[in-house]
Amino acid sequence: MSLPHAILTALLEKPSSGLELTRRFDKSIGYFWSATHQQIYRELGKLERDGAIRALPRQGVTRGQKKEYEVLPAGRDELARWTAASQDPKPLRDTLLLRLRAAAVVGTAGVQEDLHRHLVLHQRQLAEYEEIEKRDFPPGKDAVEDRLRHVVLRAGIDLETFWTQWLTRTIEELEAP
Amino acid sequence: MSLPHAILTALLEKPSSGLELTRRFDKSIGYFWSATHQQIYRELGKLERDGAIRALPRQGVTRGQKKEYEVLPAGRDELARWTAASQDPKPLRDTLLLRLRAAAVVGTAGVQEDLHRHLVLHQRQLAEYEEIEKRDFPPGKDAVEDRLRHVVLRAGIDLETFWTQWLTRTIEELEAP
DNA sequence: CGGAACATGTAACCTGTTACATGATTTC
DNA sequence: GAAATCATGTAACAGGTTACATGTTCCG
Repeated sequence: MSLPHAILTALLEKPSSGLELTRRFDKSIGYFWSATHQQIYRELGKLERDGAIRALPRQGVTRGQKKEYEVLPAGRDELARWTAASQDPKPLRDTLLLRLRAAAVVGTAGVQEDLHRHLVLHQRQLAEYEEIEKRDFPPGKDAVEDRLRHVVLRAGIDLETFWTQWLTRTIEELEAP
Repeated sequence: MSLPHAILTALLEKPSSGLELTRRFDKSIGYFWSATHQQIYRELGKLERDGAIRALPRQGVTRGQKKEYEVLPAGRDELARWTAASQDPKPLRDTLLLRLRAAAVVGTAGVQEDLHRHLVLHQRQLAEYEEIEKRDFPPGKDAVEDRLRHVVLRAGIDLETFWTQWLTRTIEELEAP
């Protein structure tokens, strides 16, 4: 039950069409809540039926024509309610860790190469986040909204840092005699 | 497509019944791949139909009677194949981060209390993992299988460490003047 | 014998993924 | 006018969640 809220947040930040949202879910919002265009169109339909958002008046056909949405008061209220409600952290689910555990019973063939590959991917993501931090959060910006967006980015940076460190250490550990 | 492989791993570590598996998915394996008993029974049925596992002979009724499963060669082969195959890391999906981003548009009401609550939960989980490390991985155990299981536990410890640090810092940051 | 704990399952639903379909606009 | 790109969708399926159903064993 979070995709609708991710969409409401994105639309409040800036009214958009389905495709524009899809693009934004490949960056920004997508860094901590990813979604494909199929999911987004389906959810936009539901949100519109429920009166949480509305399409900006733009007479004409449905197919092939850009359709911009904006959030209605009911949608904003629902987002505020959801944001304030307490939620438990979700238990971890990670295939790489599962594969290492499986490797303890069926052998490490293939896993080690993938550790290297993941290390590179996480290093790249880390570099990208650090670039964004430098660009969007220069020292001195400290309105509450900026601080909130900054701590979220910080979580991304710290997580990628964790992965690169853990992977480096794990690769050494498994290659040791 | 990972639940069957999690179950195969668990069954190779030790043949078990559905309920025993459910219990083990609340600890151990469940620390990085959780599953409910409904999922487990459904998946056991599929794995048995596919010839990956079999129920140990135990004549009698089906309902209410314990049914132990063991992995067949086909199941072990499939697990080895899956473990060796390269897989991309899944993009992050975290509701707490999404809520903070939403809070930048609808206000921080309610979120701050939840940050405190999550901090306590992550501290508890961290303590539990450290307890397990002390108990199960005393210095000197270094067969490959032990090393593999140890690095997985290490990932859990490092992740919980990340969360506690990030939450502490974030709480300070948001409570600052 | 009645209730708690053990044990296995079914059904309905929601979310996410994959593959495909279709129309509109721009560009060469 | 053909191809690329923009833009919105449909359908089928896979996986996860929630609620419920049912039988067995143990213990007081």
